[in-house]
Amino acid sequence: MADSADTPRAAGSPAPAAPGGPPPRYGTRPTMKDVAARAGVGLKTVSRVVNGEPGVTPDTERRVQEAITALGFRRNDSARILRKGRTASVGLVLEDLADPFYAPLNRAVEEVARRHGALLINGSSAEDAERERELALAFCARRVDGLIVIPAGGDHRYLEPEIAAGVATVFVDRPAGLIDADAVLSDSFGGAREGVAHLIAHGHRRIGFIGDQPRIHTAAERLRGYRAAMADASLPVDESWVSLGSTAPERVRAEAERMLAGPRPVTALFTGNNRVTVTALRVTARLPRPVALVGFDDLELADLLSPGVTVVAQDAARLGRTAAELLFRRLEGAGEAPRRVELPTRLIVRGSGELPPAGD
Amino acid sequence: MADSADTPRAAGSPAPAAPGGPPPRYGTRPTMKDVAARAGVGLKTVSRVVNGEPGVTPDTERRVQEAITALGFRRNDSARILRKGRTASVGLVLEDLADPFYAPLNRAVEEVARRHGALLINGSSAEDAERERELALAFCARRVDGLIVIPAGGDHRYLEPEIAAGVATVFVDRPAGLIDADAVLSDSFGGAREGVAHLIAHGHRRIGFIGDQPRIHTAAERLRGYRAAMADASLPVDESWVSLGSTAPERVRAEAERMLAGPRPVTALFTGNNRVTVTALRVTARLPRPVALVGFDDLELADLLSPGVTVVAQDAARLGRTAAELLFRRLEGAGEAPRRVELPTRLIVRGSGELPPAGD
DNA sequence: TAGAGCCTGGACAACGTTGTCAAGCACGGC
DNA sequence: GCCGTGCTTGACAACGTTGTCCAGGCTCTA
Repeated sequence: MADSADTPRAAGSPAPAAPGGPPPRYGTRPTMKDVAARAGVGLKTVSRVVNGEPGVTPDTERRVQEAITALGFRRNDSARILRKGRTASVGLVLEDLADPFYAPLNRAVEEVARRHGALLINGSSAEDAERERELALAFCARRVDGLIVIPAGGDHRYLEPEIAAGVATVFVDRPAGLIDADAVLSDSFGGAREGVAHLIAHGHRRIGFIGDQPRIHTAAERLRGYRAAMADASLPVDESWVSLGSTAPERVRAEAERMLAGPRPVTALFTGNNRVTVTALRVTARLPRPVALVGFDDLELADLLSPGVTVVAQDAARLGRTAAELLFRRLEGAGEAPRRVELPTRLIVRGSGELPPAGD
Repeated sequence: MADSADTPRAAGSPAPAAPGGPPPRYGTRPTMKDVAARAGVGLKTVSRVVNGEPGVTPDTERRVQEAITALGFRRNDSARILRKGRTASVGLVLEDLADPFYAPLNRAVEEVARRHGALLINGSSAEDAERERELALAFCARRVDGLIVIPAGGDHRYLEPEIAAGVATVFVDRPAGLIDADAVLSDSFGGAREGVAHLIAHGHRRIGFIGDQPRIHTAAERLRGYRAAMADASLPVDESWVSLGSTAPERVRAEAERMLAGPRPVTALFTGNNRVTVTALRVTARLPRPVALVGFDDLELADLLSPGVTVVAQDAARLGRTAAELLFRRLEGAGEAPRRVELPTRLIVRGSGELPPAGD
């Protein structure tokens, strides 16, 4: 009846007054009901076709498919999610989407999610605990199946109800604060210790350490690695050689210049992450003679500088991949106790770490 | 009432019968109904509290809040979205989340979305048209309010029903194929022309061009810019100096080596994007004498190489910001015809582009 | 003191989908 | 000729939220 198949697209029936009073609907799109009406079949049959369920005759299926294309129908996944419970999506809270260190991690997580048929929602905390919280909880409200978090804050008890409710949660790069949860980390302590030991092996005694804010776990661990390496070699540490704080270029620049000046300057620098390393390199490049430097995190083009930059590299993609795989294993029901996975770092020798002490 | 608020967390509280009687539901999350029962109020009142709507006495509000915390309730946004029609989320399809060029773009989009209270869903097309399509349509099924796409494919007619249904759509970095839609681009043609002219001004006559696949709009435009600059100076172009194709290091390396060898090698290279530039730099770094080079896209550390790398820089963050702002303007109802915004590029002179021709 | 108005709270019907269940039908075996 | 069997199909009730609308109870005024 009146199924004249010439309605060009007209998704929503214009009938304005339903008894319950429809709320103002913005993009009215065709629904399965519209498709069913047009194809002259039942609602459930459309659902079956859309989901590739068996039990539909080729002829019926064709009619439905035609109606779908004609109307430009696309299944509303919000409704589907509501009905099914699972969303096939994971949330990733990281520190800065634009940071070259986190970008490959992001990509690796996406890749694993894709293999599992899940979409990725993400956001940057900008190293702000409150924003991390907002993001993570917003993702939970969207009912992500799982959550991967690079912690900015130090207290993750706010996630307890979510985890209890079944949101698989894995922390990456830094451990969770005040709750027991899965975590995938790099060996910051061991990596820094190895990097600093490398400088010591090349004759350095006065080594500066510039790192991120001390409340950040990796920064603290790397400093601990620095101290361990110095202690291993029985070298004293003058506290003026150690500087933790913001990685803003101005601060790093000032600290590097301070350490490299004066009557007894440091002869080498160990820099605590990629952002610090870049700024430190800009400082040392201006000096009359090169300064030995080892940085945590690899840098693109590090091999092309002269000397090449010796770094302690983490495998960011592997961090992400490992975390995501752990997450999906949890989702598939692995109910063991929370695990902490620690991935090794790798010292990449390129020249800057092998320079001898300058005027010593 | 036995509202003792001492239930530690217990999402599905095992206590079967509180006076209002929270239904003992296992494996599920508490809903507004549960909260209402526990607080001894109606469903809509809970909704009002959760959404900060007026018309609730402080006392009632407190009771509801207590129930919310006690049960660990979190609003189910899928249901909310289903009811309200708007999802407060935008989808971003880019080429590679891990590419240092796209990461800031991603971040900029996120930032604008955040300012508008929207979440960001994203994915990498890996330069594969089919995957771009899958992602974009999956986002549409999630009923994103808007879509930002860095096209991989050349035919976007598949998005027509979505756009007609009200999904605001903006293309970035490259224009849409076969449909009329908003696009935010960099001036690839002008940028390349300027970069190549710069080399010509420094005495080069034989200049190689290595770029991305010719089907990619930016690659084609940059090649066009190269040819225009050569034509402007009345210089002939030997087709062996031009190479478009995959940006895989092996190919780029081979092409660069080929162009720089032989009896009449090119004396300078213009590289079509950041990935090509990096590989080309690795090749030229091994040569006995430096080769003049200008690259499209800026690189981190480009200033620290010697010589510094002269580049034609695009402002990726600005691309993202502009696109996202345009998107939200559309969402707020700006119904003008699709626009094409073109952002200028900037030549950053650092040394590599000013080297004179070698053995000419 | 009664009537009018305001404020709070709750019942109910959507939103678009999927799971359950039963009806309708053709076919084949006894 | 009858009934069971297998298949396709559709009616209906959820899922958890929000918009509408109405019922009380309260205050304020005449």
